[in-house]
Amino acid sequence: MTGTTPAPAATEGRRARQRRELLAAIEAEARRQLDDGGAGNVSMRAIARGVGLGPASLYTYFDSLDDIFTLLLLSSYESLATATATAVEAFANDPPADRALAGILAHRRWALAHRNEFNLLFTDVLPGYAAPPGGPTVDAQVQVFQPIVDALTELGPTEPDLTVEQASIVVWCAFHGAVALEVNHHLDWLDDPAAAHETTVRRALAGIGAPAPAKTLRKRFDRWAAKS
Amino acid sequence: MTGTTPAPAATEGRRARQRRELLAAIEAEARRQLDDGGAGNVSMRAIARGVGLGPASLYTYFDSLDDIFTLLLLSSYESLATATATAVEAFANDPPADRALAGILAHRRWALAHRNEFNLLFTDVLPGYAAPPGGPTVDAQVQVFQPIVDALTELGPTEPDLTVEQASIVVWCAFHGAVALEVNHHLDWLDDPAAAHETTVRRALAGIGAPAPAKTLRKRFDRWAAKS
DNA sequence: GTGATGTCCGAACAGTGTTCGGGTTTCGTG
DNA sequence: CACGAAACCCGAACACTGTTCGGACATCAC
Repeated sequence: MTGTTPAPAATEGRRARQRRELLAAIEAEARRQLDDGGAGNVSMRAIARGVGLGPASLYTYFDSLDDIFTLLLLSSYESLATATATAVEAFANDPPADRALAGILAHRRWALAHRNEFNLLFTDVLPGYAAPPGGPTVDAQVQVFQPIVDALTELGPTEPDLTVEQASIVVWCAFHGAVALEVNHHLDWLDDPAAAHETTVRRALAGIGAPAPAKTLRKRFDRWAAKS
Repeated sequence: MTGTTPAPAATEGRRARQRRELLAAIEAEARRQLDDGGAGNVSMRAIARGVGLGPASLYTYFDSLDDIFTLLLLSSYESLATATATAVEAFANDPPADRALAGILAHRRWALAHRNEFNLLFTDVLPGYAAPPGGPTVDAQVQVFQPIVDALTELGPTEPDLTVEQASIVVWCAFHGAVALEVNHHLDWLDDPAAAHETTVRRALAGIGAPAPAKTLRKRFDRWAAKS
């Protein structure tokens, strides 16, 4: 689940294996610090302590703390992307709108299980961080919602004056807003945040003229998610 | 526009005036650092330098950096609240749905003009920050959207199986998501982000069964906002 | 074997939040 | 007015941060 770890080569020297294992350990340690404490809690020296190195040694593997954040960014993107893609695939035999809802439910599930990663992905939490110019973080953003957009695309234009792109953005804004608010504890006063999320998404789908997904879909999704 | 500065008392000693002015200068300096560089850029020592004090002297006025963030939080809440309230009032003679849209447009306008404040308000960007327990930040959150919620309340239940609270949350999630994405540069690839925002909000209003606001409302809002 | 490369470390510089002790200025009150 | 209390300000210090530098050691390709 490290995401960017290359497959171990057939013939691997001692040095190469150590390097691969150490890179994985660094990423794991960085993610651990991100999970409890947020992006501001990730520190070069603490990572070095965590993996049993001196502070200077980390610069053998990463040029700066920003590089570590780039790694976390990429692997978080990939983690989220596989989460939604897996869910959409699991409901491959259901109508497009149902598949889209399944992906959106998976999106919420992932976000609540990875609150700090979610904020790292979608809001600028780092003071001077700039994504590497030709870097892969840009592509990653596009691909994260591809399964959901695909499902909406399959619906085709639902209303005359609404392109598929527009419809996708409307739905994206709705479920992103719902999840962003919940992740950051702005919906703690609700009795049933999951129901609020579902209502928001269903109304957004209704707002773009999409057919209503099956009423039992959330229950089916929860059962599917429980055993996976 | 400092927000929490008490009105100057009728009879004010020299000490009191200096304290008041210095508090305002501290807040202004802190906000300046927040505006360029985000929350991670706000630092005790830099503020002290900015107002011409030693680092230790700041602790005469604030117990910690968290206290300064609490001040920024409160005054940002108030700034946003007055922005939306003023807009809703400016369209007091229009139908409820139009007033709600006006407030939502003002919300976007404020967010784009205060990107880092927006993120400070709505996402957890501080490592260990916890709002003061009985503190006023909780009340502030509720009051920020009061004008918009009031307008939606005036509409009454638009659909049988949808309470006003549910409808408010649906709309809130939609426009919060749209603005949050745009503020954090996730919609930079769009030709017309403002149009996407309006589309998202209008579709959300349609999704809860609200009457469509006037098509000219955004143009009217822009004109009103330009001269205020 | 030998030279190049990769790895690791200790020390250092500049920056951060915060605390402490002491000196100075202002204020309320006797 | 005088005096004590309170407020204010500061320099130094501690522990932490990212990052760089110089040197020591191990591994690898040839």
